Amino acid sequence: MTIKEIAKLANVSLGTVDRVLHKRGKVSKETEKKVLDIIEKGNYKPNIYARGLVLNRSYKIAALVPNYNNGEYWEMPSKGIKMAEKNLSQFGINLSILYFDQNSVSSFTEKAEELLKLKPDGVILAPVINFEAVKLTKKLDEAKIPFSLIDSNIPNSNALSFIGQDAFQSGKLAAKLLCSEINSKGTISIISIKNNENHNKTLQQRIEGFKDYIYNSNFIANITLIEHNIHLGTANWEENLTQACAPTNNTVGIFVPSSMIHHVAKCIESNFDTMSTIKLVGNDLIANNVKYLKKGIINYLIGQRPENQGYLALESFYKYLVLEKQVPQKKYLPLDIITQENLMYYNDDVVSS
Amino acid sequence: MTIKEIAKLANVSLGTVDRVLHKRGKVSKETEKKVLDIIEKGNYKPNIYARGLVLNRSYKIAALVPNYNNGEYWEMPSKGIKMAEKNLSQFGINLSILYFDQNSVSSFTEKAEELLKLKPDGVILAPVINFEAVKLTKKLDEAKIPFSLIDSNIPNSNALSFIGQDAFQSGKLAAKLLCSEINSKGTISIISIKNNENHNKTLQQRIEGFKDYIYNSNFIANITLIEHNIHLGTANWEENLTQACAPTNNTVGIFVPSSMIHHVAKCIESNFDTMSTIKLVGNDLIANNVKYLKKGIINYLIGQRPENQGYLALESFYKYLVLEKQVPQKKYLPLDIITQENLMYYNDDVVSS
DNA sequence: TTGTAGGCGTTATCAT
DNA sequence: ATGATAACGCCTACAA
Repeated sequence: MTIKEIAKLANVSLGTVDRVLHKRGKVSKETEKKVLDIIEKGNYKPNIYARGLVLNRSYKIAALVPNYNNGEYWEMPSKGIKMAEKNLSQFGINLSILYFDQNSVSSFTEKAEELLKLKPDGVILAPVINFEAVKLTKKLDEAKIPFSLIDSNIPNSNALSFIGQDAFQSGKLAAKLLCSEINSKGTISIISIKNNENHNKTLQQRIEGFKDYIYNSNFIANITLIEHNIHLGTANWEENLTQACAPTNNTVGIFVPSSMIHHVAKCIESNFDTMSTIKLVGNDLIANNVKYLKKGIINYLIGQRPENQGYLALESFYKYLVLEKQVPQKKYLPLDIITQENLMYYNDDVVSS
Repeated sequence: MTIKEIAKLANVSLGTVDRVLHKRGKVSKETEKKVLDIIEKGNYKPNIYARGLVLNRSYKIAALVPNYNNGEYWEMPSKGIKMAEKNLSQFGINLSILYFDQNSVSSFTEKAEELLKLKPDGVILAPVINFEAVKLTKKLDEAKIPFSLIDSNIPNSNALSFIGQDAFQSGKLAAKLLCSEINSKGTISIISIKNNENHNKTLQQRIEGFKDYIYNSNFIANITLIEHNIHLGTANWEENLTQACAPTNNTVGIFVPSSMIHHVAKCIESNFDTMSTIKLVGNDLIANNVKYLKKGIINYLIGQRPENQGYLALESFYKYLVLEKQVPQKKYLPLDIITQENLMYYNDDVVSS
């Protein structure tokens, strides 16, 4: 069913049908009703090709995400965003990615300024520097630019959508997996490894989830929990890490709530004679972690599909702006449990390659 | 960059550019080269809206999959296929689903006939009745109708794409998970529960993978493996199942290579005093299995994203026929490890809802 | 071998 | 309040 057909059936012109469809007024009640009836009965759906052709709209989406070196976590969301752009550019979605330095607030504010100057039609934001991100969302609200959040959420923001993970639950899952590997009494060490001083809500929530599981399980009778903080690059951080890996001589497990568990794995590898029985659970399928998972030093990794997060974020703008569909306001991606035996099919698990 | 622009730059007409683009010949080498150069440099991409509008093609895709009752495995691939149709119908993809009875060869051949009469532009096939499916693929080849396979593969067929799982690896993973839960010597029972007599290659491969893991691990010293076959609905099948659940009085684990592990779980629940310590690992996130996973009677389920399989199968035809892109010839979906702690975010894990 | 014109369905503008 | 018409970019048929 086309507009032409509707017009013929209603004995009116294309223009009139168009005015009805787009509620532009200047149509008598009478004819409006007649046209609407026909549209209803005929189950009219606009031809998106014709629509796309004549409107010839294109949308500028700007993404503001942390920069990265090869193999680091933030490479993956970026990869997903770029892949989505490859598929969606022909539908009028144009992307600019801006990278900021997680360790530098000024870098963030600079890039945020730059982003606003672009006057984008939509923004993808990774609010890892929480306080500054909040300021940006306020400005975006004022400018009426819709934005999506990835990785972590800003509660009570009016983001178009949030795409990320449930960090608390991720921690619980980590605890469950670690406990399933441990058969004896001993100490579990929670090591937060970070490369900056920012307060990281995700890490905190994972740790809380981890403890929640332990304290509410039977394991707590046999387990002592110890927490450590390591700042990469500070003086003696490597010695401190080695200390943290085996704080007691009956350390049975280590949990690292960031993507940095490969540092622990490396440490264990170099002290293999004394540390080989320690079980390791961490997060994220980055190359360095995968290496130690394959070697059997890391027992489980928990994945949160970061590429998908990026992909879905851009795709949701396509759906919202181009297809004018509704998009889910909140999307938690599954927490994938990765081990040697199922690793191979996650490594190339990207949406619609 | 448009065809018009190319034509102007090359000092030729639209028609000539078009002939070059579509290799219709009747263009002098000279002008062809000139035009191709400009296309190359300008990175010309056809406007898909204009293209879609003028071609106004629509494609009929027919899917031939097993029928199902609510909550059964085959509901999920169908769900995925239907969801894809919802998103893709406006792009000219039309779907007909035909359902056959897995227990009836004649039902399959009938529906296969019906399918061929539809003269579809593409076929999605679940080759669970392997021998008959092969015959159908031959006919499709003759009719030059491209087909995609889901769930299980037909090696050496020239399917457009296969979308499914690595069943052998799935079995290995099941063994790994089961062993991680078991801390003492004992018997592991592999119970094949089926509702038909068909030879099921997937089950067989899962069992082989399972054994492969056990026999090549340290566990084999402590584990005795026993295999059972249960046919639902045959005389005494429930007693037989109860027998199979605890073939010895030190049964420590059970693996069910089909989606039927809920029958075992139910059996264990009714004999909880004697069987509560038995660990269970099975396949597929169907409602009945999920119920027992939540109760803690099933320890792990392995998922293979059946909705995704269906979704991707239809989407691959969209990409192939509408967008004229290449599609991957083989796609193994990840083997998801599901436990109480990460279940919630898998239950609504469907692509692009 | 090359060029031209008409039309796909929708939108928006201009004339009535 | 309504109708006619041009334009979007591409494809095809036909004319030169």
